[in-house]
Amino acid sequence: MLLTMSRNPEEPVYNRIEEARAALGLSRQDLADKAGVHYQTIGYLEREEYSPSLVLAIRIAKSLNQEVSELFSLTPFKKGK
Amino acid sequence: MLLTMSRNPEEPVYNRIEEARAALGLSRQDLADKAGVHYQTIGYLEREEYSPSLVLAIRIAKSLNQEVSELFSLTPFKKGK
DNA sequence: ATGCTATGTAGCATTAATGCAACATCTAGG
DNA sequence: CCTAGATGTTGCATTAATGCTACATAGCAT
Repeated sequence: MLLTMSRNPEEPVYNRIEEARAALGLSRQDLADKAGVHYQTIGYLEREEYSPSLVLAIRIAKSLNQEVSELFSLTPFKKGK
Repeated sequence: MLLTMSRNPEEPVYNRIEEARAALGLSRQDLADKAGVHYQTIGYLEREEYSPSLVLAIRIAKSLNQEVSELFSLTPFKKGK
């Protein structure tokens, strides 16, 4: 079906995907491949245009060798970890 | 819009919501209230008919005083914690 | 300049997650 | 027995998450 769309949900989730990814020297495409998603999806998440499903969050955390709770939070992260 | 529907996704996530909830003596309605969702949603999750969003997973974990990783997993849990 | 890679933006299609209502069942109490 | 509470089931509406395509831009090579 067609239909309206999304982008910018009501419930944001803060994350440090970009920092963690950069720390490993991975491109979005690289991370997307490891996590098994489209590279645009990583972009949307980094820009916090929407929040991931739990499965995706777990896969991304695993791909970045981090705990889900270290990577995602309902409250903003402080600067520099 | 109307449209087909869901129930039974391709990517299951195992969880111990029911055990943790029972351990605290909460009904589904109680937990749903704490997490701010419909009580049926808790039922679907416990029966693993679908997997939660990350925000919901975090809220439920918090409501049950557990870590997300203690409550949800991509691989099945062993018996008795 | 040309080209390549990484990234941002904008649609649109599809499917999953969630809300909600109605009803069935089962069990514990009285 | 009757009732209430908790849970399971079905159906449908709405919205978010994801895939994908196409295009724009910026930086860094050569």
